[in-house]
Order: sequence, then structure tokens, then C-alpha cells
Amino acid sequence: MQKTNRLLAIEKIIAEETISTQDELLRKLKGKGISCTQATLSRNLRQLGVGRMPDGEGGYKYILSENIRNVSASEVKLNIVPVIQAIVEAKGLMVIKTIPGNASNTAFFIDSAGRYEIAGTIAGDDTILIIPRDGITLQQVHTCLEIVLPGLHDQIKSKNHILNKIIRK
Amino acid sequence: MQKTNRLLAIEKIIAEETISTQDELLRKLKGKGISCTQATLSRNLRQLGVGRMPDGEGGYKYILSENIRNVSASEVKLNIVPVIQAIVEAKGLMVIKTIPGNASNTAFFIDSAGRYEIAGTIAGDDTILIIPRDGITLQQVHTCLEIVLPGLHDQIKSKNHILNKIIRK
DNA sequence: TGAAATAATGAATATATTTGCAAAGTAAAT
DNA sequence: ATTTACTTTGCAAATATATTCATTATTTCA
Repeated sequence: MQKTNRLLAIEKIIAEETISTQDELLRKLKGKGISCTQATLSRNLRQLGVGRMPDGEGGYKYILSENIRNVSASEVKLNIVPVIQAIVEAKGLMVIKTIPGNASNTAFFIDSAGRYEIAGTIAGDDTILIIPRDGITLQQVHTCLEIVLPGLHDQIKSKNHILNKIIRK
Repeated sequence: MQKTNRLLAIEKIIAEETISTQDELLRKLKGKGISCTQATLSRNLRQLGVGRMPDGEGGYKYILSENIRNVSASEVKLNIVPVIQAIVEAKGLMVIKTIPGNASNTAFFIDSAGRYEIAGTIAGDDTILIIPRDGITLQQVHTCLEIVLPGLHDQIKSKNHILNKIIRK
């Protein structure tokens, strides 16, 4: 899973730091023990949907496609703070607990992100089952969710411990 | 005002068409009687905040910075397509009809925007009552909602006429 | 108006990114 | 294990984009 790791690392770096050339990204990756050529990066960035925007200070920076909004008039966007209540791991799968009635919304949203880490999701009323692809660790799914829903883990951190006990009972 | 015209034309073209290289843009401009070199275009694009993203089909396209959003790490974002079904005016108030179970989500979101125009909201299961402040017209509330939920009115336009009849009956 | 300062531009060049192609790696099927 | 099909990768070359420098507008201000 050489490539998957690289893709995840690339996304993480671009989400966290300001990168302005592929060579710069190449060096950051090397610093994390991941090495490839700039040509490969170019291909990977395209696959990840990473683009490049002016940084407003005369330079450029790479940005994730998550940060692009589609101004297609057919979508309504909602920001809802405490939709996701808890995340639990079980049998190599991941269970997400939401507030009542919101599992399918949330699952739909996760599906829409089109992440390769996730083979599929099943949603009930307030519970979502996430099925990772073979070869994907739950840790990688966590990272993936954090990319799809930034701040997710911070948000549920406090509740998680308590709710785990309830859900697992 | 040679440059201003060019900048405006560039923005217009990029908003309306799919452009994948600066040379392509150069040709489009020439077609409109505006001519410059690629070097100038490069500088203009940076000034306008125009960036380049993968188009999802193996190519690239230029995009306006208007389409970039900033992810604050403390929010969870959901894209929900048809949450709001209809908007009806009555007695100087506004009634919003949502899909079942989503009134309170949506009302919470509207409240969170902290708009001056709105004195308060009351949500049932699939219906929200919006109470405008004294002196605020319903037209102003519409504008306000469009700001909070971009694309809202376009989305419900088709359904609105039919649903109005049902709700008002 | 007439310098002087500032901004805009093109031509050429430097830098950065993408791509064609062959080789190396992986997975699936026999 | 061996073949076959498919994916990933590096290298080198091709494109595309950004920048330097000299020159030409344009603005500012006395």
C-alpha cells in the first residue's frame, strides 16, 4: 500500500501546511520517509483533486478540493454542529453514532466525498456502519473522516469515552 | 482602462466556460478583441486570485477564488440536497417546510447565522416559523435567507407553486 | 505642463508541471 | 509457480506557467 500512504500523507501535509511547489511537497514527504519523483506527485495531486491558488501574497499554494464549493444552485448547505455523537470501532468496521434521524444524511455526505478508503456505508436512523476497503486500517479511515469532516474528532473527543460504554454495552 | 477591461473579461470567461490553459484563455480573449501575451495573463490571473483545479476528468480547469471556502476546524459540514421543500408567507411571517425531521436542524442553522432581520424561529418536525423583526419586510427576509442558504430559492422554485396550494388549503 | 515616480507590458528565459513510454511492480487466474 | 492483465513509477521530453529585464504607458505632484 505504498501509494495509499503517500496519498494520505500528501493530503495531510496540504491540509496543514502551505505548500507552493511540487518540489517543496517532495521534500516534506522525504522528511516523513516517503519518496517518489515529482512526476508521480503531479499525477497523485490530480487524482486527489488538489489544485493551486494564488496565496494573496504574490505566491501560490496548493489546496484540497474539499475547499472548493460548487455553486450549482441545486444544493443547500447546512452547518450542523453536533450531528455526529460518537465513533466506535468493531470487527474491523467503524460505527458512527449521530443524533436521531441524521444517520442517512451524514452517510450520504460521507459517500459523496468519494473516498477510496471507504468501500461503502449503511445507515439506519442514528447509526452508520462504515466498511473500509481491504487493506485499509481503521486509523486510515479516521484520517479520511477527519479530511471529510474537519474537526470531527476534536468535537466528539469529550463525549466519546462515555458514549462508547453506552453503545458497547 | 485597457487592463481593467481585460481583467473583467478574464473573470467572465472563467466563470462561464471551462478553461484549461492560459493559451486557451489567450485565444478566447483574442476572439473578443482583447489581446495580450501569456506573461500578462499569468500576472493577471494571480492578481484576480484565479487558480487551477483538476476537473475530475483527467484535465485541469481554472477557477475563481470566489469558489474557495475556508474550513474552520470546529464545524462539521453537511451537504443535504432537498432539505427545504417550500417557503410560504402568511400574516407577515414566513413558514418554511422541510423534509420530515429536519425542521429543527435547519432552524438551528438559520438561527446560528445571527441575522438581524430575524427575531426568532420556532421549529416543529418539518415546519419552521420565522418571525421577522418589526420593520423588516418579507422580501428582506427572503434576501437574508438567500444569504444564509445560497441557492435556496432556485432550488425550491419549481416545487413552490404546487406546495403553496397544498399548505395553504 | 513637465518631470519623476509607478504600473503595465512584451520578449526572452527560467522554472514548474504534465505526459509518453518503457520498465517494474501487483493482482488474478490457471 | 507461470502467464496474463493491470497499475504504478521513473526518466526524459514536451508543455505550461512564472519571472527577469528593458521599454512603454500612466499617474502624481509640483
